[in-house]
Amino acid sequence: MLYAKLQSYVGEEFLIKTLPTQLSNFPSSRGIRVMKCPNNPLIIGELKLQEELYQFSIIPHTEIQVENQIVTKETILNNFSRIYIPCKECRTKHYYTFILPLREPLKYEAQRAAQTQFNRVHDKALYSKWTQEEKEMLKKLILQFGYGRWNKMLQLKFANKSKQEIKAFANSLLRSIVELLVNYDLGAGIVNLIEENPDDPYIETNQSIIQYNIIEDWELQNLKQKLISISKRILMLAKIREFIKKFKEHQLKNLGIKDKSQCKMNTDKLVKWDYLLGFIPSSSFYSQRPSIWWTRKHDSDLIRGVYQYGYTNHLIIKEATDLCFKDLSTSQNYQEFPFPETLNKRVKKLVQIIQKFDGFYDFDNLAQSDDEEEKSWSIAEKQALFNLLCDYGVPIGVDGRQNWQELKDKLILKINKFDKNLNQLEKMVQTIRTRCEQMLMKHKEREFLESDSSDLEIEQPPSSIGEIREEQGDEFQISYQDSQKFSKQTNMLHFIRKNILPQNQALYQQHIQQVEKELFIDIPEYDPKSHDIQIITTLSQTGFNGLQPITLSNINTIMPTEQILNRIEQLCSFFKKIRDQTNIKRKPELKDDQQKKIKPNSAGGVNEIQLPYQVSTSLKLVSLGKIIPSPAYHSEHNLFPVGYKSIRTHASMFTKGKRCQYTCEIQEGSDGKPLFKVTSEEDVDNPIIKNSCTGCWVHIYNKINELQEHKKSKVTISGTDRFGLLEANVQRYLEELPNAEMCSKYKFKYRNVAQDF
DNA sequence: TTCAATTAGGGTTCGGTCCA
DNA sequence: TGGACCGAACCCTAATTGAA
Repeated sequence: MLYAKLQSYVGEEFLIKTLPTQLSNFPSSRGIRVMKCPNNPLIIGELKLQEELYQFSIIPHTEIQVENQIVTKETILNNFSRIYIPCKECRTKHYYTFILPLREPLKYEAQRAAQTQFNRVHDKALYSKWTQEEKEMLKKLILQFGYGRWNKMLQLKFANKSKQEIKAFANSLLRSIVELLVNYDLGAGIVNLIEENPDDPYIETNQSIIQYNIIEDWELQNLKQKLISISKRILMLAKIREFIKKFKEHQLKNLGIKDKSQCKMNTDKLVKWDYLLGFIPSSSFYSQRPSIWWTRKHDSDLIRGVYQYGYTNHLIIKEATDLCFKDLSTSQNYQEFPFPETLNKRVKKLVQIIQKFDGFYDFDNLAQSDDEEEKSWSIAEKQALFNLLCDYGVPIGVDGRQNWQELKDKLILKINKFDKNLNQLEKMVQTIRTRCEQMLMKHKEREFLESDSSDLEIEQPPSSIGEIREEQGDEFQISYQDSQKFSKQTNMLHFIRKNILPQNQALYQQHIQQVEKELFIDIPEYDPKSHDIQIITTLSQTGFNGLQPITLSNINTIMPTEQILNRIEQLCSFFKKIRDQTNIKRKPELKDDQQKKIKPNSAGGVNEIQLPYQVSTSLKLVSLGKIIPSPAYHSEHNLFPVGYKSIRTHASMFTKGKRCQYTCEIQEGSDGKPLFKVTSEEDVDNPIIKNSCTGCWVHIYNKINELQEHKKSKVTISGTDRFGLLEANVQRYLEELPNAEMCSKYKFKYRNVAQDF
């Protein structure tokens, strides 16, 4: 099966699927829908494939022209051929470009060919054995565990089935998905997953079943819109399966076990899962962590959890005894379990990271933690940062995000020459956090082993708990006690700032009566309503080290530091419990109704583009200009037509926070090179004229940067992007301009120019 | 060799759509 | 109505290319 795509010049797309692969099988009755015009119900064309050259010829039912020639049976359509379909009802011309599949569909095609070759026969006997419910269950399991987890499925739901029949039905499901998918790449990916032997039982797909007039099987018709995400998920789970499999094999090989069957023990217990993601550099994990305390250990347990307990089964993963998440709910460090959607996102992100290694996982090679980056920090700097974090935590800004600038400002007060940027700071904070987590984890493991060192031999020198030190060969060391303190205090501050103080202490106000009832304090006239907030706010502002005894408002009682800390700890664990119980959902952001998108004008062909043309919310194309076929007026990637004009809405150079319009123009320069001119609506008398588009915008960005409180040391910007020259639609139009084909350096993206000569 | 220009690609946010 | 998901848009940055 092949997919081809008809695309009009204004971006409408029509997908054609189910192209027959063999001419002899081409049924004369099966037409392919080419387009739909609002006045004319249908215009039908039939397409057939010429051998395997991916060239198509078209047999017209109506008068169809290609490149202004009437189509005959011999006409060969090439990539980007222009098809003209006249419509008697409409006055507008319909132009379509025929875009052939870009990738070689090797394996995909081979699969289909193999099916025909094996001449598979629908196993009616087996087919009737399965109920509709069982098929639905299989679908669910595949979406949770992925294709190929037959043992898991046998164990969970299909004790009375055989692996082979499960596989046969799973194959049928996957094939059905592919039949309905319009996305070629996804379809190919799914087909490549299918494992099938010639003598396996075979169940027909949906489409064929419909022909036999049998009931609709997988109820995919109702899921059409979800098909893309379903197939993406199946592919993702397959990736995880492959990854875990390779890891297990590698681990067992190291243990000298070549064949699983040789070992009667449960091999899972021998695998050291901690090394699962060990080969990936820490820097890959930094962004988008689900929570402040999230570390590599959580990442690898998340992947393992998904494999073991299924995708989206977060509650089970959270409680699972063999994963590290169960510790979160029991420990008193105010750590919240992330929302399901955050975890799903993380899983996807991790698979993306794993995928980059393309199957070459160097499990032996443990990535150094932060390598060069960490070396650039002096020990004194790291120590200062560590102390600051223990004391003050990471501040939270008004927007609810971590405020790294504030942390940096505070750090500068402690270190004279501090030259790191915010990104480096954030990474180092995470490094320190990871190290502390590792230390706590090691400690816990050792405690566990000392109490239960019976059956497994562990080659680790005995040592007393208090003396565990970092073993990374670094002079900056964090002791177990420091790690404990760090973890407790930073988490506490984070919890207070994130959950108790924001939104006018909403969470606190909601439960004030419960606080009064349940939390006792040994101070007469202590009023939780005002005094609790007073001490919590003070701690958040001063940090732990600067905390002094507080004079409680209105009652003039001095509360000693120790008692303050006890009370705050009490409050935090109280609210931690409340939070866990209520599982507060995120509020949706307010929607801005005014921001309505202006869709590109979809009528007419390229020559009839209606200017001005709103390309995106912040860019309007006013004029395309004229191509000058001189090398100075184009590059490999861009065309710079003289007279090109666009209007970009962007931050003002003069007023902070305001946006204004900039007119971008390309003019003919005196020295045979183009001039780039940007005029701000706030200063029309002084346009910025440079000999590169980036030059103009660097000037503007510098001005804007000067207005900011926290200035960047250097601005970087893509001028072609700001001019709109990188926009796909704009490029498409520019490529169609007269003389464009004479720009020798330019590589065309949308138009097949070689054909023009 | 250095610095600026340019490009590709990643991260984040937001709107739209479907569905329970 | 909210959750889940996708994709467009926007912004930023690392890497590459090109010119001085």
